[in-house]
Amino acid sequence: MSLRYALLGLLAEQPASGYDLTQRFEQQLATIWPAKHPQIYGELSRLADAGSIEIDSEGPRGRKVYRITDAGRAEMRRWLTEEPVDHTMRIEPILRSLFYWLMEPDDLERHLEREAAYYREQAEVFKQVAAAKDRGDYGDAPHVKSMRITVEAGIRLYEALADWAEWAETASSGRSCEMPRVDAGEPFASRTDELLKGFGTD
Amino acid sequence: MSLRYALLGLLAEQPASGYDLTQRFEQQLATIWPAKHPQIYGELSRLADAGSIEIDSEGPRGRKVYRITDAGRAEMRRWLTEEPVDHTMRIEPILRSLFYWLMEPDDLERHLEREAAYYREQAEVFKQVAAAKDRGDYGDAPHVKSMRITVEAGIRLYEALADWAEWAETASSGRSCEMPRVDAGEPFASRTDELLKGFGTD
DNA sequence: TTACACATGTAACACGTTACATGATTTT
DNA sequence: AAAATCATGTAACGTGTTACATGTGTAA
Repeated sequence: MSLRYALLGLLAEQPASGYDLTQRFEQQLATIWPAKHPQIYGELSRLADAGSIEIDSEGPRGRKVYRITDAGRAEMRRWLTEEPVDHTMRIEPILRSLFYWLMEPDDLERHLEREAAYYREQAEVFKQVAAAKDRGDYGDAPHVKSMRITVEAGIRLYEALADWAEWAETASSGRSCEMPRVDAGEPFASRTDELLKGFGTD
Repeated sequence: MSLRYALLGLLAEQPASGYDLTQRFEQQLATIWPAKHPQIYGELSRLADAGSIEIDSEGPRGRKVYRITDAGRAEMRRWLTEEPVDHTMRIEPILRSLFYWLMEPDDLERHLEREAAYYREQAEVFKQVAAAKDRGDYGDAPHVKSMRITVEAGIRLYEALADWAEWAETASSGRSCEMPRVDAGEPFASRTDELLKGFGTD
């Protein structure tokens, strides 16, 4: 369902064709919400059928530029304010870490080095974009400010993962176990018990 | 494809039934790799057909406990060392942030407060688990050490998101724009240009 | 004129969720 | 005796990817 609103939101900025939107997903949204052209074209048709968008103009090579309608803008605002946020995350590299114990130490070390490098590079890319925005390269339109916030999430997320991968390298290379202590604070009642149970060796 | 290996990896720890595995996904993997029972049962059948797992024992109420086979263990190691990591991330809350400019300031502030609280709570839960592990509550089996690394990722990820949401609150509440400067460092050649282009106002 | 980028779409498949369906054992 | 939990599965649907298919305009 999110792709639908992603398209609606992008079209709220300015009219665009399926091709334009595909480029934008590839170039700037690939890391937080990937989408390929077949899905985008399909969703655009459905949005047009629903009256949330309409054809703005047609160009050469069958190019169709869509524009958001008032109904579409209303639908987008409804989503933003009324639909509960979906916090689902599927992060394969973290899932993998659950099975590090099955890897040879050498393989694991190489793996973690590559992971750290990848995340660090991604963080750098986001930092570049942030710097460009802070320099004012893109003006100060409202949607540019939102993008700056999105980019900040990218920086922090990838930086956190890079740090984690580096930490994991030292944590798993040690003779047996030199995990840093985590300060515990007040115990949580409900979910923690379940989690603790779940995380046990049984 | 990842679910397949998640199941294989969990069965590498110890034999378990579809029901057991479903519990584990609900209780401890829900935040990093959610999976519901229909998918799990289906995948277990396929793994058994492929000879990666086999029935260890059958219990009351049709309970079927599976055990990993040597072929399954080999397949798991192949995945860990040879299959490229899938870095795809789909994080709806971050996608949403791209459209914050369409929200009323009051709605946005409430939204960000809730987001921050949610992430902070999740981070706390992971910290509790980490503390329990560091206390040695679960022993020091190899797979427990891996889990400790996984939990660390949870802590860092949710903490980063909580900090981000709090930062976004002040960043967007300001009269117009008081984004902190990001230090730029050396520019990246290839991907950054594309990204910068993509992130433009056009 | 040949190659490349533009531009859209369909079909088949893989992955994931929700709803439906069933029945056995244990606890209250 | 009723309710809760254990335990497995199917069917329909929604979402996302890959491969296939087609044709136009522009630049080398």
